[in-house]
Amino acid sequence: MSKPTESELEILSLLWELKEASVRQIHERLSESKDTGYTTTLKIMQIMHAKGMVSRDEENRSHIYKPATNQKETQNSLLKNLVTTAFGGSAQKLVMQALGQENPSKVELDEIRAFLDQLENNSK
Amino acid sequence: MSKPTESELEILSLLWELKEASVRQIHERLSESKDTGYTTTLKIMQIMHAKGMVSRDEENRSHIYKPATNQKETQNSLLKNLVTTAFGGSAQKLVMQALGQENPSKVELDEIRAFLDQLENNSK
DNA sequence: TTTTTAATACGATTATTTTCGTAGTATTTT
DNA sequence: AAAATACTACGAAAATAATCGTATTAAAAA
Repeated sequence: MSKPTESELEILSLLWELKEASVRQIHERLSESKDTGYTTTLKIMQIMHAKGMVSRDEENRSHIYKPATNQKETQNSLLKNLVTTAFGGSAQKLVMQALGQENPSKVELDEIRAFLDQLENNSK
Repeated sequence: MSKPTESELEILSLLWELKEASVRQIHERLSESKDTGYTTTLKIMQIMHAKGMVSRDEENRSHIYKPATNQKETQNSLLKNLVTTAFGGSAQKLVMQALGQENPSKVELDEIRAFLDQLENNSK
């Protein structure tokens, strides 16, 4: 699947969160952070549908859209792209910087530690 | 500073790595992975210069370019953008997925652990 | 010194992405 | 039933990004 554009990604991300939604619902969420017209959102979602990036249920007049691209895969390819274009290929650098930027709670840190342990065991 | 485009980022990233470079040098590195014309690279670098994204030394006929945007800041804003648009705002999710995608060595894992410890101490 | 090579500048074209207006209909409200 | 409202479809314009060709000139090679 081709890389989503910036606008497509915003919508896709909302669909991942909501599982499914009408254009109206997406547009309302989008409007919170962005000043954009309804038909613009509609058009982008139609394009996404044409690309097979989302599926939709046309039963009712108001169509219901669902993500049709695998979330993890898409995220991975975006991450990979960022690692190569902005972090000189080092995922470790990206990880550390992402962590340093935030202010993770003890719980979050422990979760990450547990995850690291798990990674280490699995690779053995 | 405005977000670099995809092409600009590729070039910026090489400049971060090389500290400074001529158009020719950048173009040669770029050509390894991408089929693109010399004047295209030149043009993009000129645009970057016009935007203040890079500086250049015009002493000699072949100009020498340097990054003029802070690497960490730029990386941070790209990360932040990815976290919000593709990871529902959760940096932790991004981190875990970036880790899971790779196959980090024990040394790398330990470095990350040390980094986590350090984060925890600093926040106290 | 003449010729060839290598560099910049820059306009113009092409490709891609985003935005929006309008038409046509179905649905809901009055 | 008529009017107002809420959808979709879709073309086309506007905005942004990427590509490239040509002119000009400096430097290097012959």
